[in-house]
Amino acid sequence: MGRSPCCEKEHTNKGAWTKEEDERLINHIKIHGEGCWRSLPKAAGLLRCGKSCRLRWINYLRPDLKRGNFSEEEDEIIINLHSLLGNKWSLIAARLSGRTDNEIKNYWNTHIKRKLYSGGIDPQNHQPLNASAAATTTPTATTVPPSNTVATISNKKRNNDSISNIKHDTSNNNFQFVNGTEDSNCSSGVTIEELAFNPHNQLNLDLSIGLSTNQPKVSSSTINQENKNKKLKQEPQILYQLYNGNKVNTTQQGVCLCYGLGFQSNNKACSCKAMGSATTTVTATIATNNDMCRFYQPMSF
DNA sequence: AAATCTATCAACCGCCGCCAT
DNA sequence: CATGGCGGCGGTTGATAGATT
Repeated sequence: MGRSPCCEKEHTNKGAWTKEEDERLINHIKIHGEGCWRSLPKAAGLLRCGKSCRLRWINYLRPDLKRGNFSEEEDEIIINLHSLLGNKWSLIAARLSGRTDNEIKNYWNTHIKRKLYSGGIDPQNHQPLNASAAATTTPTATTVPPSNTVATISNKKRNNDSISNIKHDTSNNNFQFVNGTEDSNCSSGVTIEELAFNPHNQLNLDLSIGLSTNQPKVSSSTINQENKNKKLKQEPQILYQLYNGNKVNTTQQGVCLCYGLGFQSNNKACSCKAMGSATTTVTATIATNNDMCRFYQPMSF
């Protein structure tokens, strides 16, 4: 035998809450605190389902809620956390004080999605729209894992244990990936906190093309897209890897296409080690900083 | 001024894991 | 151990306000 039902649905109100209902709910929680949503409606004199009371309190009546527009910094944090966690609104909300999962979800669907689209980014996978389209159509490319590897892993389970692979160090309030979730080929050892909460992080749409095997650490972020386009346009017959402005001919070797998605953090370099053989068609890996690294076989122009 | 369209967001719905019975 | 309710979550809906025609 299980429990008895939480409420008699035929005797409950639905729709918008009245001021009186709000006051009853607030007063009850002020006196008795949160908890036992099942018995709360009756105790508070409300003709509402316990679930409805909980939702009303959490999303609207809670005194610690932050009202008003989202700041630019909050935008960035949400985008960054979404790139790491996917549609885990409760987890994202837990890292934004005063914001609810519902609020963030709505804000994502109404504002941020559009913002990302207008910036040429697919909000689902945080990849450039062109790149994600090309990845599915390029005949030379084999199956490529999704860019949001962590989110994909997390979405296999729905509850909080979905981020059990993220270790929280309370001494410095940092979050770090633990066993298995950090890709063995591309690793930059960056933490979620570094990614999401560093105010200096900027939306990173950088694209670099070049060698990957045993290469020196390079920063792609110092080369802006305009300059890269310019260089590639001027010298289309040769693929160059760009090391802070210095170029290396890569046409005789494998090519690592690395594009950073999400936020830049301290100019993290691609450390892709996937390039074992130039005969490899495509090896796709992902770093924890959400940079995508893909290896393409040698091309001739 | 009225009709229509669009954007926003509060609230509902249904699912899932946990756990009381 | 099996059952089924609770709490929590993400997806979706629908009411409303504001913008546009």
